[in-house]
Amino acid sequence: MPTPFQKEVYKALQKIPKGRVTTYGAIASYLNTKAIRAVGTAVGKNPNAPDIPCHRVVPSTGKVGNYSGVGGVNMKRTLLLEEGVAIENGKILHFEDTLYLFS
DNA sequence: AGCGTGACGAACT
DNA sequence: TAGTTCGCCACGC
Repeated sequence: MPTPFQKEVYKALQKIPKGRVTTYGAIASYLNTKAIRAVGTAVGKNPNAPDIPCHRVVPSTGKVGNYSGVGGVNMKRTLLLEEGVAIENGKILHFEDTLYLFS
């Protein structure tokens, strides 16, 4: 049973186009909140939903971040690579170019 | 109502 | 440059 907050987060995640990624900060800004922790918590709590491309969310540091799904960050990396996101040694290449901001 | 936890971020040492 | 600390808000106990 997702909370309203998580619902907003998930909705935002589904807006991310294929081959692009977004940051927790961008989501927080989109939701008009400063609690990046809350966003990360919300996303991390329901990684089981296949309808949510949670693997397209990365920290602002340009690294892959974390992943609670099966396979962990390794799977996350693979998924992003399959979508056309270049990753090297756990960090995203051309991060600013790959980054997607909500309109 | 209070405390601890968390897929983060920025500042500090 | 790397490691540590504090802060942010939502959620469960």
